[in-house]
Amino acid sequence: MLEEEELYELADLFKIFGDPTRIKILYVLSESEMCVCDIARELNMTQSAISHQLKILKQSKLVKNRREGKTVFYSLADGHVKTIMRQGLDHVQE
Amino acid sequence: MLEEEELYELADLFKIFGDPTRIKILYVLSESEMCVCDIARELNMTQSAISHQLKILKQSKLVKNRREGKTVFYSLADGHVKTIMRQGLDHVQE
DNA sequence: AAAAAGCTTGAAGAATTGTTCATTTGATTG
DNA sequence: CAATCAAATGAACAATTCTTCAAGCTTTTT
Repeated sequence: MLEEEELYELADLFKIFGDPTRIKILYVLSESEMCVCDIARELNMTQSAISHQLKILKQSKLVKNRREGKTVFYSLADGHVKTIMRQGLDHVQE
Repeated sequence: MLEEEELYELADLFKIFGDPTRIKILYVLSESEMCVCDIARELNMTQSAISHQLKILKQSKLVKNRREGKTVFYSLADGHVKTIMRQGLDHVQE
């Protein structure tokens, strides 16, 4: 039996995946590590908008980052992220 | 390579899972078929609130229903729903 | 050390969302 | 056929959320 608190955490997790910008970010990061400005270019959005979303993704431990000089590179935090997306796609694509 | 449209659908799907009330509904339905008033009682919410959310869940094809006299019974639409929740829980619980 | 490049942050406004309340529909029962 | 029970619906309001804009950090370059 599941604790109610866990269901709240579960909803919070899915909420993160439930935004087009964030899903697109996670998708491009699933193909390769990228810096903020490249993600922004790829998604055709402002650096600021991307940065805001990356912050949310990082707080949720879905992405991690490393700094190299002026640029900051982001990548997926672990394999779970890809798995969750794949599972969702199975439902969408059928 | 993924189409952009699919990513929007994916975000839309996860958005449905990203609400506490809806996740709780899906969870109780994963244990057994239930009528609206029982779900409302179980979650301690109004029948109306539950009904609104059930409508959304049905539009997204995550639940299905059948009528029996005055009462309407809801259940999960297919196995995918459970699988997606399970996958999310794996990430939350670690 | 000033300028520039890459990124982050906070505030603000528009848009979306979830619940409540009141009403309505549908099905049964007296 | 009126009353009742279960559920669905619409409007309205509060709350949350996402993007933009402007300003602020860091690090590098000149």
